[in-house]
Parts: sequence; C-alpha cells; structure tokens
Amino acid sequence: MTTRPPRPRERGIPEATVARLPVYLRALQALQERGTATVSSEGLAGAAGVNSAKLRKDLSHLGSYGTRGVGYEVEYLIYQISRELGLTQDWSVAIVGIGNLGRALANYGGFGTRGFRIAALLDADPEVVGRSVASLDVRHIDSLEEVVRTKGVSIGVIATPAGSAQGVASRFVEAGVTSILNFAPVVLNVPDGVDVRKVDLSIELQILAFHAQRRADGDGQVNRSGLEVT
Amino acid sequence: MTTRPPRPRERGIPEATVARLPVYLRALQALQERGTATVSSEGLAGAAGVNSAKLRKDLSHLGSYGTRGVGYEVEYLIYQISRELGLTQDWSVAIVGIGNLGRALANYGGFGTRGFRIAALLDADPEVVGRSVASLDVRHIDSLEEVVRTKGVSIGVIATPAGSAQGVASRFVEAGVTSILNFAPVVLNVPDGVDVRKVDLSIELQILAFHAQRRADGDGQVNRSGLEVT
DNA sequence: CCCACTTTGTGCGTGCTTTCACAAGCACGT
DNA sequence: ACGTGCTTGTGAAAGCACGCACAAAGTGGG
Repeated sequence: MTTRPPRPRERGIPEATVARLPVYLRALQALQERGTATVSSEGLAGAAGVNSAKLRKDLSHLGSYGTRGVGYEVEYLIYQISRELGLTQDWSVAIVGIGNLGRALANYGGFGTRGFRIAALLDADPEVVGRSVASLDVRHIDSLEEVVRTKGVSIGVIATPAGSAQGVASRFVEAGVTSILNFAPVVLNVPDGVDVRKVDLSIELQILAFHAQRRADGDGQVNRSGLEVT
Repeated sequence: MTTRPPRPRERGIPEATVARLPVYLRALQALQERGTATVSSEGLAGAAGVNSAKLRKDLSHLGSYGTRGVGYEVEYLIYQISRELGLTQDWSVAIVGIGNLGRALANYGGFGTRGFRIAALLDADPEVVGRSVASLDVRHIDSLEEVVRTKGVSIGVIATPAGSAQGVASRFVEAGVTSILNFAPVVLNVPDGVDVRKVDLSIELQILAFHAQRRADGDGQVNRSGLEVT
C-alpha cells in the first residue's frame, strides 16, 4: 500500500453491473423457454426492467457479444453471463437454522438457478436435529466444521435467530467459508476477505414505509406525474 | 412537467441514506437494551458497520440531533429515525402466497420492528385456504380487494410462485396498494407511483458466487491484504 | 456492389455517493 | 472565566453510476 497501485483493473466489472447480471440472466432464460433465439438490447432491457443504454453498457463489460443490426443471441449470452457469474461450476451451500425460514430456503426447489447445491442443513435444537427436511437429514451445529470440510461448502447461509448469527458466522469463517448470506437481522462482523450479503425483511418494509409516508405527506393534488419514487 | 420544477427539495433525504436508516435504528435499539444512553458517531458507526463520516452525514439529513463533544442520545435518536421512517404510525400488511416462504414470513414474530401489522394472509390453493397460520385464517385470493378495503392494507407482500406474481401485483395496484414487497423471482410491471422492492435469494447467491470466483481466480499468492471485495 | 436501415458499443455530461479533513461547538476541570 | 479536549456537522474533492446521443458495424434488398 504505497500511494495506491495504478489499479490493475484485472477485469473490473462495476458492482452495480454485477448486481444486475442475474436479472438479465433470468430474463434471458425466460426468453429461451419461449423459443426466442435472438433479442435486441431494447427487448431484453424491457424484460429486465432497465434502460436499454444501461443494459448495453453492462454487457459491454463482459465483452462484445452482440451483433450490430441484429441483437444478442440468447443462448450464447446466457452462457457468457453464467460463466462470468461463476455458475458453470458447482457451489456447495450449507444452511444453518432450520426454523420456518430455513425450511423455506431448503425447499426452494431448483435453488434459483442451477449451480447451487444444498450440501447440508444444520441446527442447534435437538428437537429439529435428525429430522428430514427437503430430503436431507438435519445435522447438529457442532458438526459444522466437519460438514464444511467433507462437503466442500463454499457458501454459508445463516437463517438463525439474531442472537446466534454472529457465532455461526465466526465458525463459518474459521472453517474457511468466505461467502456468507445472512438472513438474521444483525450486522455481522467478519475479517477482510470474507464477503457477506444481507437479506432483511424488516429493512425492506421500513424503506417502503418511508416512501409511502412521503407520498402521503405532500399529497395535495400536485405530482400526479409519477416521478417521485426513485 | 414543464421544464422541471425547481425541485422543492421538500425534505430531500438521499435514497442511499434511507436504506441505511433502518440499520442505524436496529443498532440503536440494541444499544438501548444494553442500557447505553449516549453514543458517538464512531461507536454507532461501528455497530452499524459503516464509516463514521457517512453516518454523520446521513444523520445530518434528518436534522442536528447530536451534541458536539458528547455524541447522540440513544433514545432521542431512535425516536427521530422512527418518525422519519414512518414507524410511528401503523402499517397494515397483507401476505399473498402461503407456501413455505409465506408461512415463514407470517410467523416472523415481532415483524421486524413494531409498526407493521399483518392484516391478512391470502392464497389460491383450496388446500391452504381456511387453515390457520400464525393465528390468522388464510383467506382466498379472490377476497383480495375486499381485504385491502376493509383492513386498510397499505403494503402488499408477494410470496407466490413466479408465474402468479404479476397478476397479484396488478390486483394490489388496482385495489389501491402502492407499496409492494416482492419475493417472487420476476420483474414486476407496475404503473408510476407504485413502489416495488424485491428480495431475491438466487440473485444474492449469484452475486456471492461471482465474488468467490473472482477471489479464486487471481489467487496466486498476491493480495493477502483483504481489500479486493468491495 | 452499393445503399438504406437497424442496432450495438461508447464518449461525454450530469448528478449522486462516499470520504477526507477541519472549523465550530459543547462539556468539564481548574 | 477560561482553556483543553473531544465530537459533531459540513465544505470540497474524488469516484461511481446513469442516460443521451451518435459513430461504427453489421444486414438485407435492389
């Protein structure tokens, strides 16, 4: 860390773009199932709910995969995005906390897209351990380290109560897991190099409430033009 | 829509700030339970997992609620943020789609923070309709409009399969609901003025996979410094 | 072979976000 | 009263993200 290296820009895909690639991927898969072979940026952007210029710029970060005057070949683009996102390899996922939410996640068939495999379900409650959920035996949390090792878990999902989440996260990290998806309503503390993403129902509701209140407040008769919600 | 009104800047809180306020709120509530009466921006920022300068600027958008040399009074700040987010009033929520996820949401006790009340559960499956989930009778989706009217529903939660989500969203909108939280993996099409937020497990997993792959790729022996994941 | 048409890829201006760095302000001890 | 020490609130700079608008590049018809 001298004065800041010139930023190698190995293959710098902007974070905002990365967050949209899965949306494009899903839209493309829907198109493919409908038998569409080729799609324009305009068409795909519509299906994905974004501006077409933004879509083109996003895709341009992956390479030049379109044909001017024609558009993008659906199948080829699906492959390219999948590869970029790392979906051409298999990711082994462990879910900790088999309560209502954990069960819902375990049963979430297809698990989004192919590429993710649920390797294990873990819980601390003796009442739950040993039960079978989504054709998997729930194992005791004490075997977390062993499970991570033997099943090659690379992504940990935390669906425990808030109080247990940090402990589980630390054990995941200790066991070598560097990607964590956290559903518990707490801020996790992890070392650099570990990637945590958070999914939080109540935060989303609160943001909705904020905008709803805003709309209700200044709602004389003005702003019937829509644009207020960003 | 003339040439763009001078932007009244009624009370312009940046979107990025709004998204963080719920996090601050939760951190503050945790501090309060631990008996802390006062906290510095540094301390609160630590608990919320953000930079202290950012926290101060965020809070400065609400007003000048701190005391220099001391910090912020926990209780007072909780009240101010709650008020800003609209949590001092009650929001009535309806959940559509009482599958695994819907049940998990319905049972999510406390429903995040106070301020949100589950007013109704709806489903299309005759097998599920009539059952009792989280001390509420599941009603048939056909009564959506009536439920919205009689229970004053202002936030709609969609936890249906992808195929049904758009239909439910349209009915919510038609019934006057302008805030929607969507758990189904589709892009919803709604008119201007309706606020949709999306929660999507598989997108989060894919983003994690992308970063994990990135880490694995350029992992010769360089970059042991952590900073690579943004 | 050339022309008209379509659609991509991108340079550029604009506005939002983040971060730094510091003056202003308050509490407290003397 | 006054100085010392800490912490807030905020200009200003740097970095990102978005969307327009257009040149470049390909297709297909004549």
